[in-house]
Amino acid sequence: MSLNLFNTLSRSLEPFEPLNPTRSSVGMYCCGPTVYDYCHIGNFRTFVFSDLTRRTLEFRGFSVKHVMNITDVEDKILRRLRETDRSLRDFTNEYEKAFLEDLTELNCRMPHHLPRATEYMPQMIDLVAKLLKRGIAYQTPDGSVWFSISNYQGCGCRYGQLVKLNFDEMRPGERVSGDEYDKEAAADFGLWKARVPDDGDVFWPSPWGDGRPGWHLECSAMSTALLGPSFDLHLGGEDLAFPHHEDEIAQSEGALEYPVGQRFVKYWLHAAHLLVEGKKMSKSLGNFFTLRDLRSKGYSGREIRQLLLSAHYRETFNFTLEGLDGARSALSRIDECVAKLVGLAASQRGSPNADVLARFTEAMDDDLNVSRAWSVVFDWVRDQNRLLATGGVTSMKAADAVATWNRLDEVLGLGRRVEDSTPADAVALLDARTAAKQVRDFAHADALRNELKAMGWLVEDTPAGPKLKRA
RNA sequence: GGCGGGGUAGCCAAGUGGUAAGGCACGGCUCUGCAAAAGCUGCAUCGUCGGUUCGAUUCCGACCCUCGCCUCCA
Repeated sequence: MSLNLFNTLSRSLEPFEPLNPTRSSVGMYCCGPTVYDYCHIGNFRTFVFSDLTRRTLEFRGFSVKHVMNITDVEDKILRRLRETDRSLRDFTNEYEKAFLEDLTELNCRMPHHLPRATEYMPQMIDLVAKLLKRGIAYQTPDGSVWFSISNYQGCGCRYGQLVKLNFDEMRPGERVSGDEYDKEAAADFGLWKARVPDDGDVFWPSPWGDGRPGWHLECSAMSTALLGPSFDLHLGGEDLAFPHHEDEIAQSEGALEYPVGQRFVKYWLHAAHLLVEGKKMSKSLGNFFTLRDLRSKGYSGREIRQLLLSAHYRETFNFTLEGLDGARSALSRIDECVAKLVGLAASQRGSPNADVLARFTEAMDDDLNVSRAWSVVFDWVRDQNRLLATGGVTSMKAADAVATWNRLDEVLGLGRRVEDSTPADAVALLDARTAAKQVRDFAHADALRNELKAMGWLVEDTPAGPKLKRA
């Protein structure tokens, strides 16, 4: 059994066979954020999906080189920048830093490279030069450079690999402003945007005059710079398939002149969008959540991660606060179980249960079928709880179970619940309650328990004695 | 208008040509001084209508509803 992934290029499930058959290095590129604001929960669905893909590959024994770009020059950034007196770098740094903090909060493994668009100008300019040289790009009088789709097709290349396109049937959206520039065809896209007064001091010199790169260009330049002209996986949200990824293919395959049979990217993976309360997220509907918004409501990164991982990545995900509460309960069930096992295992080291791992692996092999994987996890939790309830767990068995969980968690990335240290006054109240219980003064014991509850601590009487738990 | 996803219990969500995983919520029971945690247990015929079949939620057709993309967008 091998890992099967749904490749947007073929619109079908394909066994994952890396370009480098030794498995020693799998190249994976994921489109990262445009750093002009805090990322929202929808963005993080895609990033958590990328993390899940990477973790699954690593779990399967592949060595992954993970690259995620940081778009730090782009229309939206410039628009925001104009409202401030800050420098581009100063402005984008703030949101880049916040983004990385959020990724960490969600327990995502940090990409090995986080290239910034502004640091790859020479590579982008080189790519444009190659396209101009091949006649696939053209310059307009204002100094902008455009990608010519018809010339690209004239070179025997195919435009429309990820999405079936029928330009005759396409209804140009209102966003195609005809007056924007004087490009030759509506579908042509910008490679280099000539400097305009609104750009302020955000511009770079180029053989075609001062300007800045078009949005798609950075991903072609940075991915091939860091992963080579061809690499294994390219991921992103489904909305990026067209035009962003399609244009990346066009730029790369147009400029790099691959030998027959070689391509820019072997597997394209796209995550479906997330809705909030059944509707597309929007600020006007008030259903727009950043990770920070949810954190301030008291939810932890791992609870949010648990929720984002509850559905298959190709299905539209409906995010609700009710669902988040459900994820919290589900995670707590796992946490309780793992904490008990860890306590019993003490410092013993065990080995994972092969059968559980096999069923879990089989589920993940099925195009990252997390829902199926969860059923394996929760069946395992129930089995462990059953054994725990009957006192049938020796420290050795507990150690094996902990090893099993640790292995599964390499993919899930939930980690362990952090046990807060209990303040001395809470411990004192707990001791007083225990004393009251011993003399069967339950009224007093319950009063003390309520007092603790008001302080945010729950009392749990266990066979090993009373314990305090964060409410 | 073109293209592409979905419709499975109160909610989330797998899945299969032979009467439907798992989680949350809810009810009952056990344990407990009472709780909590945990265990046991209860809770669905799979959008509608046809067709194929011994048998369909799963295949085919039609229809209804819903979401997304069509050059800002994870």
